[in-house]
Amino acid sequence: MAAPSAEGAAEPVRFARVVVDSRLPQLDRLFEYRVPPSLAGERGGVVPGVRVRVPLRGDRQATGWVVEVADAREWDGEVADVEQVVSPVPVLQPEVWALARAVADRAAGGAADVLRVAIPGRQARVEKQWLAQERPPLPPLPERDVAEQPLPGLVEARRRVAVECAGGVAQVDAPGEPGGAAWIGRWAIDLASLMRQAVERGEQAIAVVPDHRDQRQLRIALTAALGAERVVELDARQKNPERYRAFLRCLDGDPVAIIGPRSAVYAPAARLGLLVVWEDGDPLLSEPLAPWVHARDAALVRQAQAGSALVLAGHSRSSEAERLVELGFLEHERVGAHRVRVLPAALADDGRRIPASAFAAARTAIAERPVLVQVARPGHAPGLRCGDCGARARCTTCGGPLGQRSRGSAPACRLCGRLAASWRCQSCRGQRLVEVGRGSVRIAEELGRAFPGVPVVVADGEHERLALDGKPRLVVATRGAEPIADGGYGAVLLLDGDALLALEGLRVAEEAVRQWATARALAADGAAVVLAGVAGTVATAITGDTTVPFARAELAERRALRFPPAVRTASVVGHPDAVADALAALAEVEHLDVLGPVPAPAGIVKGSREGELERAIARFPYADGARVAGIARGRVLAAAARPRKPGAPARLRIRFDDPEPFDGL
DNA sequence: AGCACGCCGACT
DNA sequence: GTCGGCGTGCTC
Repeated sequence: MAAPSAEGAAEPVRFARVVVDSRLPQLDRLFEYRVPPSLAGERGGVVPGVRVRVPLRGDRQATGWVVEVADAREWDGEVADVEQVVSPVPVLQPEVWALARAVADRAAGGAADVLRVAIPGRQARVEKQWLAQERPPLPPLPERDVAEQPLPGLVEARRRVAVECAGGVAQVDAPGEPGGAAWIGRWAIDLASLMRQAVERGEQAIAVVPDHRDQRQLRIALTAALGAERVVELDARQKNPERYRAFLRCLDGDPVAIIGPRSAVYAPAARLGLLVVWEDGDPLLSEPLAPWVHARDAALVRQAQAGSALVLAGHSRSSEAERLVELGFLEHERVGAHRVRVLPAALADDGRRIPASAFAAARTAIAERPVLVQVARPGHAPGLRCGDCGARARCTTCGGPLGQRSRGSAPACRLCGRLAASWRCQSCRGQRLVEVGRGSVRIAEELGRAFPGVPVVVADGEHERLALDGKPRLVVATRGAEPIADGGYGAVLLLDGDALLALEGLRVAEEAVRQWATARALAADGAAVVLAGVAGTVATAITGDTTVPFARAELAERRALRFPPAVRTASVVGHPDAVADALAALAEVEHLDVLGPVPAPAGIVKGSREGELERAIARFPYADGARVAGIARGRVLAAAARPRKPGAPARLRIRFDDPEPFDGL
């Protein structure tokens, strides 16, 4: 104990509760430390939210975040001192802590794992700048365009809605863009208008987008609607200093619009008025890091905690959003109007991929406008097979499928990129390869011959094009890589429908509809959209003007099969005895059933060998989520305490709502 | 994860 | 007698 000060009254000792930045489930709780007098000040001292170094048993040190500071101690064991305040900035805001804790609990994971996604790494220089800067008052909001505004009063009434956005593109002023203006999707303008509602009330709005292409459009729309000073981008593609600068900008607490990738759902916003998830069906919103929480689920937890308005929006309705509508948790809304003519077309049965009606639509449109052709795969020939025995040609190194990037180029592995110059068939030793399917490059070549004199542009993962002018040209794009054309496309051809739907997987039809709706949205008003080789409810989702009946039918089917999102799932992976132990513990949940266990494929957990691990899928009602997560956490903890060989995979891993096992169904 | 504590076999 | 094997438990 420190000696009493000169005044005779000792400073009261305070205690900090700290969440330690560790992946270990055993350490996923608050640890209590004494605040030494040297770190007791409000400025630069131990206050809630700051990053600290704390001692752990032995002479180990850990970093962590101060969650709270209290006058009395709760822990009656030995208490160590906080070692150091790493940074005086309170980067862990109370509402983000509450969110991380709740999200981790729901997923049977660690709060620190969530915080690692939520809080970017510290950048001392950026931080110094931020601490030193004076913040001038925000300029007034730009005049509101009084033209029709979607969903007035949404934020004030704290509504929760599933919004189906009609397509179409529009031009907005964009000082940073070439020509001072840009064409973007109308969805972005509508969402910017909704976010402005929150900012006008002095609150923050957060929008989560799947990728940087959508983020660019929303940034442009928000900058026009709010002014650049009120738009904060938490872009994963930014360098760390920029990310940290944007993060600190959120901490200012100003009424701003915050946009970013899936991690933006955790952005600090103490007065959150509106939370938006754009294209909530996009697989990119699924977090690949433990505890694998989908941005939509994190948004639902956050909305409940913050009491904000909530918008799940897209050009198509996801089955998850539809479930929430049918439950009465979300209201259905449709925003915008987009008039296109959608023409279903049968595939020509001579094997030619491009139906005559698609050619006709393209020929009519190409005189004045660009034409978009959406294809399933990049390259020349997406697949190759043996010309003698018909076996699929595979990479000799990794077993991946061989393909051809351009006409006459050497076959190469589509997974590892290795060239297979002197390929021989593994089964019959044949040397002749034949092409399977047509990729973007080959379709572009064929269209180029069919439309002599018309420029052809390929847009795919390798050739990225964000935007194009409105001159006539053919744009061949893979799904998700479609550029925005100034004024919209004169025609949109959706060519590989049959190939897409031939894939196996629970979400295949839903994902195809989403990708077609996204491409359709890029058409100019009045344009023709040709959907080739697709029939039934999937086709009606695109030929009709709403995808909701399709989503409803999807959900009904999943209910009948007891598949997600009608139920929640937990995939249990690990050593057979650990899996058996976890399943035995879960068996006490009444409405829970189990698929498996079956031997898990190699590499299911990093470094695992074929057959070494098992996997089972537990299915249970949403109402049992908390109970199942609690049991799961207990089993993970018990498994973590068992010793294992160094470098060996974790004995037990439980992942909630994992889409992967259903990909092949 | 690491690291201490603790209770049984081969050694000076 | 005691050095050390690593199974078990804990980290404020």
